[in-house]
Amino acid sequence: MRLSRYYAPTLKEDPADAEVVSHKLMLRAGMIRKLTSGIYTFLPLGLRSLNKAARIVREEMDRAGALEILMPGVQPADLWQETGRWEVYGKELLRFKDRHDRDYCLGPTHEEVVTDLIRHEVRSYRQLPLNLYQVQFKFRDEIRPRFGLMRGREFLMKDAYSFDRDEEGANASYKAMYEAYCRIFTRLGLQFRAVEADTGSIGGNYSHEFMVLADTGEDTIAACMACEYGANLEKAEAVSPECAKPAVCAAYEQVPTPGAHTVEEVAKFLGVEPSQVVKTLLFDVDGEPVAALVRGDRELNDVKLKNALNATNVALATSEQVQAWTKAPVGFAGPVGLGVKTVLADRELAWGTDWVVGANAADAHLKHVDLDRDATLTRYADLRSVTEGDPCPKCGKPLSLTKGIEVGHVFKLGYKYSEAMKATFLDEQGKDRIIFMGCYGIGVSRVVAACIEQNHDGGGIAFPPALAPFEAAVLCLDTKGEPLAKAEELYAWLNAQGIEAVLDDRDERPGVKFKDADLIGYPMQIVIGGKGLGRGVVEVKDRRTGEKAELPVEGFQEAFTTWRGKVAEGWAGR
RNA sequence: CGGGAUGUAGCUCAGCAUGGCUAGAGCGCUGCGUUCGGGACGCAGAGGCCGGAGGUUCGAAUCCUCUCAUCCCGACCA
Repeated sequence: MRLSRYYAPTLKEDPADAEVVSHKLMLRAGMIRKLTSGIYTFLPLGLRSLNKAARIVREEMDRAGALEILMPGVQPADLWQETGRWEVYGKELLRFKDRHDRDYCLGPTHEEVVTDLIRHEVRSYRQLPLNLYQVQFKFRDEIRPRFGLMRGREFLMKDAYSFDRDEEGANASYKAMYEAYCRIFTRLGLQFRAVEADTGSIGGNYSHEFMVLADTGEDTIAACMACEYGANLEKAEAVSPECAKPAVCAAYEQVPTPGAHTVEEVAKFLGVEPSQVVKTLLFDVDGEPVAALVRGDRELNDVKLKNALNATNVALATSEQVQAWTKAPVGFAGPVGLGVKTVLADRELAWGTDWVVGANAADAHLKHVDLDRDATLTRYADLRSVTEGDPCPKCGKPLSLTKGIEVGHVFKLGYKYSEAMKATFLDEQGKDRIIFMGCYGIGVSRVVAACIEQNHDGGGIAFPPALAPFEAAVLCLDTKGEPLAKAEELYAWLNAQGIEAVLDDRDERPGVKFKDADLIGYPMQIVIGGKGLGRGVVEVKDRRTGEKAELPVEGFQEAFTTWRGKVAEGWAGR
């Protein structure tokens, strides 16, 4: 591709409404343009990267035995009503009516559609297992789209769905996808980690997320430094060392704590450690009041609470609700004498006593509380988020917390959709059985953004060869005479080798070409100018390292091939 | 949905508290000339309903009200 005839509108300055690096750089490198909040147009360079990601995904999905299909973006409401998600999914589901006043939505995911397809098609166990996938734009009306492609409303996703006769078969399908994902993200040149995850609104009972490690990630993952254990913070099990509970605890007494609302204030006021205080958090869980207890220095994880109660909606109680339930202002809730039916306590609290808790009365707390003796607990459960250094649930060594970008998610769905939608088959005995499903997503457009988060420097993007819009750029510094002829020659040769390259033959000053090449991030730059040619050399630059080398004009092809191998090795060996 | 911020040239921004002649700069764009190995320089140009609507005023980019859009934080820690 000749840049003189290409459309790569680069920007010198950072766009005002971009915050994270990938967003800024994709805008600046002329890869994308915003249409409206969370919705972007892919320009030629951006599309090329996107397609490269999609191609690798397709290759590995095909290799794993999945079959590509393409489902509609618009979906009828009745399918969603069948599975109950029409009510459950909430505002993320963009709904609208057609001219006949029928309800539709823009597909945020395709479990319903694919299950509908399968229930009409699959009759016999002989047709299973089956794995269907598609690469398609999804629409989710995010509460707050942000960070460019990272959390857009419209985004390209690869979603696959497996259908098996039983859980054993599903396990094999799951494993095949898990392995395909590892290959995909490795080939994409991303540094990632597969972690155990919560299943969210997709449902199911077992899942892994594939996280690209990056500080700008929206998710926190807990990873063991010693073993393979890794989990999303929503899932990471908090292990409490089992120690003997101190037997003695004086009878509780109420003490005044005027104006002390927060744990810190209470602890300071009473002269105890925050870890000696019990936080009582009140929630509206599917319309019912629930109290959740964690140690004062801990973070309650609402996803864990939701899962512990097998609930759908968990919302922190409003201050009106708190006052109604505790008969006290906000800040003084406690488990003793609390008129709330469901009271869950974090497991850690079972191993301690002599707590400070809210008194359910204004400006007062209780000292010397033993939860088992003084409060009525529904049960203990794993409610708190793990913190840096907590013991790994697998091996007991310390966990470390890092940020990650979720780029892939594999779920073992089970019968959730197939049962609701009656997707069944006949087994060898002629018995009707429900199909066991799995689903597997990859955020293709997010992968591109995540890649940039991981691979950039002050000059711009440093694309790994697998995702770069072009692998090489021939920068022709002199657009006439011998340099141009040489540049044309090398460019033609690169193309003949199947190396995707651009020829910067624009009538621009050298500085502009250097800056643009760095910004767009072609892994290899080949610089051709009169000075080098005069000395019989062509300069090349490895974008990732910034290292330059001079290759002889005579024997360039061989020298280049060797150098290209080194560049590739550098990427692989990171 | 709550909080914060911002809407002025294609882009990045000044001007606005204290209303006043023809609304500015840099980059980009067009033309000419000089340059030509890390975002050149000079000269000459084009380009604005100051987000939109209403209001106050002799007069509004500037003040008031409403509205729309975009971005950021939050929407669990009592």
